[in-house]
Amino acid sequence: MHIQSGVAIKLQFSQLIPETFKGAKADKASQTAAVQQRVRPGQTLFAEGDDAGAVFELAQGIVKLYKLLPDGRRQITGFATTGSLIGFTGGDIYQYSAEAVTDVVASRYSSVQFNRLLDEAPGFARRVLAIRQNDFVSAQDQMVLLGRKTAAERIATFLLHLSALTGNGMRTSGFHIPMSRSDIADYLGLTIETVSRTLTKLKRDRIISLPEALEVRIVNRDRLEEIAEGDALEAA
Amino acid sequence: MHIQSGVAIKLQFSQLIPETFKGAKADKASQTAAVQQRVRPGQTLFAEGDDAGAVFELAQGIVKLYKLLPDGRRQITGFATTGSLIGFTGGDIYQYSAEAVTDVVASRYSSVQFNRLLDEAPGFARRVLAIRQNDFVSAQDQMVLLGRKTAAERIATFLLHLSALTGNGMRTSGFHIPMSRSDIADYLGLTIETVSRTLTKLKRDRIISLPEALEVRIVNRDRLEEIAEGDALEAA
DNA sequence: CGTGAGATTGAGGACACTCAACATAGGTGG
DNA sequence: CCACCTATGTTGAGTGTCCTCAATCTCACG
Repeated sequence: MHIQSGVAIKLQFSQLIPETFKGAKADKASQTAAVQQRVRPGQTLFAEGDDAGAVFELAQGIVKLYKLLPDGRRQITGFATTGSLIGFTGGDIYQYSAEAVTDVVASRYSSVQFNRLLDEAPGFARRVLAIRQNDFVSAQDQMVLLGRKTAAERIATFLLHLSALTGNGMRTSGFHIPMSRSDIADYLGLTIETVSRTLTKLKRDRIISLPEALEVRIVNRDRLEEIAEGDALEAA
Repeated sequence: MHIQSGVAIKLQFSQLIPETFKGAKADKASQTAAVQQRVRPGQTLFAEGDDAGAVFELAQGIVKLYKLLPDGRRQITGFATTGSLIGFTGGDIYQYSAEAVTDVVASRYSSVQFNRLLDEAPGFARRVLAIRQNDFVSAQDQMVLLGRKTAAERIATFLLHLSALTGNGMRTSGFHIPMSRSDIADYLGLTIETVSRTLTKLKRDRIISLPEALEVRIVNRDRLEEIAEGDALEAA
């Protein structure tokens, strides 16, 4: 059901908080240890503009991160998956909103505590930096997609990423799309109609099949990769 | 001439490398200290795919960071200014290309040395993390721009950013645009024609004036800010 | 079996792109 | 010193991709 059953794209680490700190403080006040938290689909972890009181490390599930324009236009800047760190900001206000897409399990750290760890725990900042560096690289790829790719290229790129995420990298088996057309559209800078139409076209061309709306099977992976990289999808 | 004469958007710090390390090693082999390097406009600091041998800290000038698609389409993912850290990658290959826009002065660190500092110098990773966090926030804003803003909104946003960069935040005085229409277009996900036309329209509407191609004066800042945030620019 | 949210499909339109001509400015060489 | 040349930028005409508006379909759920 969840897409992170297999390989995680983000950095893998069994625990973000150093053992030494985790144990030491937990004895004393149990508030230093992270609190495990469950979040239902559609629920908000935090909203842009709120006081940034907590940082979350995703243990399970998918969270969409997005920003809104005053008139309601939305851009999803990324989907956080297992291992992702969300809610960490340089300042004291969240820069974006975070809402669960699937059932989510997350470790919640207070921002104060998190920042203390950054300053004091050896190697901690280094590990968080590695995560952010990865996020930054993903963000750059997404900028290329949003600024320069066609609708078909965006969809193809997205499907391949999803496929990699589910761990079906080499096989052609199908997988579940965990988010709605609306989420896909706002992530790829398109409308839901264009997303739907483009998927239909890929299906007509036998590049993918769609057993149902949220189920995809990549039939011709090579072709899909060509399209993702800029080989035009014929009008037909 | 250069736009970073005033306030830098990025984190301000007089030196990235800790004094202790700087001095200590420099005595021994002078290769630990950063090498100051000058780069002429149009020259490349490094290219996507190259072995990531060095990390640069910009001391002066502007550098464009970009990625290319196989067919030549280009997306400029950001402009690095004074204080920016470029060329730092998690892996061993540059993820994007970097080319000087203006005359540039940069401190060059070997990647090996830089990574050693990250692991060993106290507080160093913490400071680099702060920089990357800032870059990440900027990247998210740019995703909103690329995915959801109209041409006029993109140009307005860009001009305001440039204005802030030159330190003319409150005054309405003019400033120099350091990059070409082509760079602007590839940064904003537009074509040079659309950039040109949109600037002309802002000029006709008395929101800006253009004494010459690379010189702008913001005449009606309030209106420009409205447009940047989504208030439509009328057709005629 | 009715309802409603999400997805698909269709028709028409708009915004930004493409192709092309022209303008401007800086630099070079006769 | 001026004519020429090339870069870069502007403007125009026409087009196309994706958007908007709207109807229909699907499916889960009560």
